[in-house]
Amino acid sequence: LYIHLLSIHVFLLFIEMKLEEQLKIKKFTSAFHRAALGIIFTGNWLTEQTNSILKPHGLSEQQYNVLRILRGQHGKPINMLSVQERMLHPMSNATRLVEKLRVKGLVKRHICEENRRMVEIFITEKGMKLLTDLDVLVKKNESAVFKTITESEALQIGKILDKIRG
Amino acid sequence: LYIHLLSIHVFLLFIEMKLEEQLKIKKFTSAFHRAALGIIFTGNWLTEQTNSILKPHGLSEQQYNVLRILRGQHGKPINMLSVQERMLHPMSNATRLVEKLRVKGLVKRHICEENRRMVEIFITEKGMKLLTDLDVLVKKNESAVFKTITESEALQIGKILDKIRG
DNA sequence: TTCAAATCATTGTATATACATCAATTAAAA
DNA sequence: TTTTAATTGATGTATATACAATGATTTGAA
Repeated sequence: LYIHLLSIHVFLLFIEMKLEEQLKIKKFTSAFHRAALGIIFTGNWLTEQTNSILKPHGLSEQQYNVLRILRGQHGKPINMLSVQERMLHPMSNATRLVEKLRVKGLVKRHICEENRRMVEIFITEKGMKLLTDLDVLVKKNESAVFKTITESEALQIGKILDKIRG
Repeated sequence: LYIHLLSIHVFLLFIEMKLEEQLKIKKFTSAFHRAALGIIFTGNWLTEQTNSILKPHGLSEQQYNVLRILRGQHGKPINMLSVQERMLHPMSNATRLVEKLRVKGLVKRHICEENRRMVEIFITEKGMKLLTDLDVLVKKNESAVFKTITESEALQIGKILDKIRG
């Protein structure tokens, strides 16, 4: 889908809008622009919040992502390539991220004997414990968020975003 | 708004969902989760596209952002702090970004005489030309995007995202 | 079997980012 | 006035990211 250039466009219209607001000028030309800028801006906003919340726990968002991926394996091994495919930024370096988690004792890894090119990665008890602790914080804040929009609105957004991504 | 931890949560539920799909297990517990993950994922997806499209033109997304901010000034000067406030990643370094644009001849800067602490930044003709060229690409792709969702759907998303951000 | 290609992970490098600190200038207070 | 604080940018540094290149292993074809 050729949404990319438009996304830049609308986002930057939004940047410019901050000025426009000051000047009391309305420049938005379409509902679509508003929607696209909202998606990008809200997504970035959520991500920025993410980092500051994980930091006290010594995790980057990406490291947290990887831990969740590993937990989602329910004990089954997963290799670097599969981790990378499921990461937020697919171009990131799974090897180095996993190594950082290993140094913290949150994951363990060993070479797969059936195919020695692959590395099997697991979450440790310590990693599970950390995720469990974070889950508590998540649940705690979840209720606050649910108040901002209705279930019906959430459903609408989910469906429409699926359509956008095609 | 305390949406942040939830946002991580739902995004990672989404990551785990890839596995779940394979296992044919449905684990999503609420429409809100789906919506939040959709926002984050779609936003990241749009941003990733952005970078690859601007690269052939020698611009990063942030550099493009700054150029658009400058164009939005319509000739009025703007200083580093104001640029920084309007940037996508407010923690980024406006000084270094502007310097890169200056080296490319896309912007010019000089010390403000009324307040010598400030630097006044302007877009050059060359910068305007580049943005104009990019606008062509934007318009070209805009029509393709408009086909994926209806105006009504775009309106819905915009409104709901505003509610989420509060 | 042997060699070429494909797969999977690691390493190297340039740039980007987050964040802290420093320097210069201006504003405010003593 | 002199000193202190606040504002604005620039710089330093550690980490993160994008992306290319390399190394090791396996697969497949000649």
